[in-house]
Amino acid sequence: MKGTEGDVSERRNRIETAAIEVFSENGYAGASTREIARRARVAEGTIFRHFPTKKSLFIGVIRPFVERFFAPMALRPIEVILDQDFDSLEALVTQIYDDRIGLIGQQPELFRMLAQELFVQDELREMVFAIVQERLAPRFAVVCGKLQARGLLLRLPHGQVARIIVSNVAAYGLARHVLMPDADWDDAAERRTTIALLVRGLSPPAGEGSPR
Amino acid sequence: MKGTEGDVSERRNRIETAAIEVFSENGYAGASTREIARRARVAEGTIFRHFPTKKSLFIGVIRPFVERFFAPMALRPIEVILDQDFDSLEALVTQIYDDRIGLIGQQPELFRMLAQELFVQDELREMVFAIVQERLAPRFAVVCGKLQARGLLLRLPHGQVARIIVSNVAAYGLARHVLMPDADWDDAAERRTTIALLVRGLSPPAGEGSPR
Amino acid sequence: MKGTEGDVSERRNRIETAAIEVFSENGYAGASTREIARRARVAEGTIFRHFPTKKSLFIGVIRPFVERFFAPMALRPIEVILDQDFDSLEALVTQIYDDRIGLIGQQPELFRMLAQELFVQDELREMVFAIVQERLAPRFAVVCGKLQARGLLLRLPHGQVARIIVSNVAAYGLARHVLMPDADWDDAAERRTTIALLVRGLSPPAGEGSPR
Amino acid sequence: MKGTEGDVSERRNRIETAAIEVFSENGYAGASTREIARRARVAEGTIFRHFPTKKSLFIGVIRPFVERFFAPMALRPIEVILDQDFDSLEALVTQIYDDRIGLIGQQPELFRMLAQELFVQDELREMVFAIVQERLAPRFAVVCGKLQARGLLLRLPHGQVARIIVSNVAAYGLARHVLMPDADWDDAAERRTTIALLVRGLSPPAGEGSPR
DNA sequence: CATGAATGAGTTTTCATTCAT
DNA sequence: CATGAATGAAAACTCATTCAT
Repeated sequence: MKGTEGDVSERRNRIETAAIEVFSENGYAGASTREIARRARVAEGTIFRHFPTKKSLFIGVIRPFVERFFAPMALRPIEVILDQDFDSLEALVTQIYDDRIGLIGQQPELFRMLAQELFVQDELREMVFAIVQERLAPRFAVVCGKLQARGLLLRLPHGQVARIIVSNVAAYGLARHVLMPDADWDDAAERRTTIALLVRGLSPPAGEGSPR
Repeated sequence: MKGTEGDVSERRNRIETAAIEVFSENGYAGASTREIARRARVAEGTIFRHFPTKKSLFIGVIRPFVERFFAPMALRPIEVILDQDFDSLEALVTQIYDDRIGLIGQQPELFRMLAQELFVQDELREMVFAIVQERLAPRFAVVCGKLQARGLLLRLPHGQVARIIVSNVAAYGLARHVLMPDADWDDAAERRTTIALLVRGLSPPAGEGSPR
Repeated sequence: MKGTEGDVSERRNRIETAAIEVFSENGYAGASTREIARRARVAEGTIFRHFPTKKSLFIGVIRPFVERFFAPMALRPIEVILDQDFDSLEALVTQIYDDRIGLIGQQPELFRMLAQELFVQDELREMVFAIVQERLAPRFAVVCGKLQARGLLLRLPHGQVARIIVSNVAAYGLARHVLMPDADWDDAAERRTTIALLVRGLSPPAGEGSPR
Repeated sequence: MKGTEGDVSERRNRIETAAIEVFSENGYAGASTREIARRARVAEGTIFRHFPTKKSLFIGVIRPFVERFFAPMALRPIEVILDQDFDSLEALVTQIYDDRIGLIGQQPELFRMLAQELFVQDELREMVFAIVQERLAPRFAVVCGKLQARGLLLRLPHGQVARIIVSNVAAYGLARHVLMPDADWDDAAERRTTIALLVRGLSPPAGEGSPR
């Protein structure tokens, strides 16, 4: 029993791993199921036993990544982030930075797939929007509100704050792991710089929105 | 018969315009030359009179955009930017912001194409790198150097400064013109926020690198 | 474990019933063993335990129908028909009509399968020919001969008589149960008309072939 | 110009001819576009340039046959049949018989295709029904009415009369050209028999509905 | 040069059949 | 015997590219 189940999962895993590779290298439309089958060392038909269509295979591998990236709801990390009391903007930004960059570093191919297809596939875009709005936005709003109330964050719309943080983190992730993975990177320095930029850029100017 | 040349250019233009549309909507691999021919109202074969392969058509339409975006060499705007004496970081950032966002707003389809394919096509990526390194980096280094010498810019590697500015501008361009073009946008407010973020984030803390 | 045999027959029956449905709806080539397995609520492999190939399954379900339709040899009904002394053409035609139409009405799907595939499958056609020639023709010839000797039936080749009767009955069966099963049908009137047509059409004109 | 057009039609014709052969031999679902291409001596892609789908190829070849068979509207033959004054049932039946059997004899493969697929393809069945109801039924009703008024035809519903005639003619066509084309056939004798059967079977019994 | 029919390799997907459990 | 995952050949269809006109 164990053996059988193990085998089943194993083939499925091989297909998913191969799919991530091939999609990441060639984009969705440029990837062929034949190549995926070859790399997974299974027959082409086997793919379609596990995933009824090529698109469902794509969604099947990218969805968990998107959920971890944008809404680690039930999973501890972000919940902890958002529920814990942040006593500084820096703590918030640092948490977000480390979590996202960690995820990207673990699975750069999936991040690459996401970046590529987000502009082409309406389905994927809607998936991301839905997850962000339902699961991320509300909790993020709470944290922003608290910081703003304490004068630690500019009074910008929360969506804009989120976009600014995400885009700076994502831009580094893209450059670091997708566009120029072979360059010499001083990760610690980059981290310091980006966090500092965001903290200084998003803090209210001294003497402006300060409480008291 | 005499007017043939005019017709030639016109046909070529129609093909290029149609190609931008179709590539932008479907990505390079997802676009078909047949569809491009249909929209350009030319025969399928005609495309291959003007561009020997599908890829050369893609490069043919995107290269001018990339050059304008990353290295407006012979074109005035950026040359002016870089050669003129900037007496403040804000002036620099503002110039870059307005030029890039202006370009993206004029041709969002080309920007979209660029964003999509940059991760998939090695050829395109190398083209961008080459242009950046040969034509943009040296001139940008000069400007950065001047500002740093005057204590108006953090002493970061110039590449990092460029990346930070570009990624913030590009992130807004993507959100504004590609991902959510139909949302309500307060362009002026976004501009102010982004420029302020970059200026504050990239200025040396008061009393640190200040001259004198 | 004891009741295994019962289960075996039951599984086999479910497979046959499902096969009849699916073959009838889609034709032989258009039917898939997967769909048959689904409707029979058995695993795909189970079908091939009972029938080595898809074709053998087809033959397995249609053969009994063909035998009942064209040569109810050991079965009483037609034997009775042919061996009993018919004292009129009408009695013969009525018997044939009622038996065939009854059979078709009971299992219209099998009749439909037969009608569809008779033109495509050489194997099936040969099966029907063999059954007709070996088991039906000789007995039918006896009955025809008797009626002709008594001047109650035109002196046509027996094959032609058979064909005429069968085709009129089959044509009604097709229209009634296959082509337009949902139309309003006056079965009794149709029966009267068809039988009358055949009787009048196949009887010798008065005063022609009459004996004496 | 002539040459080009000729070539175009020629390839299309070769495809249609090959399609009729292959569909007729294997049925719609059992026919492969690859085999059709092989027999037409064209590339497989060429088929899809002329007919966007396999089904449209099927419809493309069978529709003209169905129209000629069931509704030779604008074409003379049946119009003449129906509009001319038939002074006897025999004249009507003979005309129908000779026209239909002539058509079947000319293109037995198309007749075979029609017979096979009529039971499987809803689309085809609806096409036939539409043609019969719109173009055949009204004209046939006129002729039947005239004959009935003169006491030359049983007072049956016109649909039933049509079905009886058509099924007897079609049954002969199937046996003669589809099921047993290689048997010894005495076409003249068959013709006489079938027409006589229909005439005697459909005429009112002497002294019944006679107009005096 | 423009055309568009033709090509054939390539695509995703289906299917009857096999076989380890 | 039953199961259902695996197979790979074959299906319908697409596509960039060529070439005769």
